[in-house]
Amino acid sequence: MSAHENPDDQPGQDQITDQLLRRHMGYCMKRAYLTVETVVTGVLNAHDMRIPVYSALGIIVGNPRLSQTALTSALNIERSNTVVIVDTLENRDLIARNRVEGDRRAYALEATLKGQRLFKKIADEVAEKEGALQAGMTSKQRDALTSFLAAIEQGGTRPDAVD
Amino acid sequence: MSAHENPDDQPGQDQITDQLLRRHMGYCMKRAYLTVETVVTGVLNAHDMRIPVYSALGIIVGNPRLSQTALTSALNIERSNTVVIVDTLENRDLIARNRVEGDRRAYALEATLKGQRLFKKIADEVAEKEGALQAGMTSKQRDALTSFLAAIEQGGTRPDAVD
DNA sequence: TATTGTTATACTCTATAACTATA
DNA sequence: TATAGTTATAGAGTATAACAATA
Repeated sequence: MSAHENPDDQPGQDQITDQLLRRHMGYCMKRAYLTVETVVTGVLNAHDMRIPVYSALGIIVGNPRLSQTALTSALNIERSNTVVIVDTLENRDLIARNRVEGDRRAYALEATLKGQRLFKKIADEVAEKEGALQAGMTSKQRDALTSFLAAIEQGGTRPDAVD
Repeated sequence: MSAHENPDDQPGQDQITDQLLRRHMGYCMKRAYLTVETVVTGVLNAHDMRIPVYSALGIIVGNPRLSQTALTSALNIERSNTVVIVDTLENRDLIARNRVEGDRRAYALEATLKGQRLFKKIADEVAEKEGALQAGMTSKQRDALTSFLAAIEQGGTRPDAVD
């Protein structure tokens, strides 16, 4: 074991800085998201659920009888991946692939009662954990953050002014 | 081709809503990040560069002579992945693996002049594109967003109040 | 001919385990 | 024995291409 002569307790290397990258919104956002993701994944793991599957369930619960193609575009993924996700949900009896009358190609996806209940339960747990991450923010600041994120997602539209 | 009887121009399915998921900060943040990532990736592709490699370059430029282990912890990834990323940078002569006197196990990573210049060039381009995504926000709102993201990354500390 | 769903496959990012050479 | 770096491998998430059934 070697030098430790710096005043602060950093082993080996003096303070590392990422100030050059902090200039980038994407970098800051990814780091923040990583913290949120860790918390959310912890909740989902307890229900043997992963983020894409949970998201799909949420879309289906909120949009009864939508097709896999519609789900695909809502999730911004590819049809082929949607198939696997819907398989997962169907195998757990959280949703049903109902047939559409008038178009035998398509499914009308519908959450089962079990699926609706599980989604609500998880959503409440996630909301609680995410709330803790925002504990230092005021209600107005939380609304502002939501507004900023929505504006950026849309590619730079003016955010709804909150204050 | 079938029904199109709804007033709005949505094919097949009426308006799809993700309001149940919009409640989650993580969902909103991931969607916003996806927009930013697309823009950033577009810039990086033009330089045959990907996000993790670019991030590593930024850390090395800002922290001359740091070790791969230090880089690993700065990027929050694993040592094994750092090796491949550093290989990529070294093969393009953007950084050098210098030897450390006194510890023949470790490297002192250092950006070459070429690496420093490329990083600065890309950083400016990224900043410009990201700026466009924030075009609808005031300067104070941008600062507030940065502050909120930093607070969340840290797990819910109070953000530096900006207004 | 176009669309819905499907399968197989590949690529990126990240994580784990076992190894080497030094300390 | 612990640490720095390395290799091989595996997993999750996402993307592309080709296909069958139906429109």
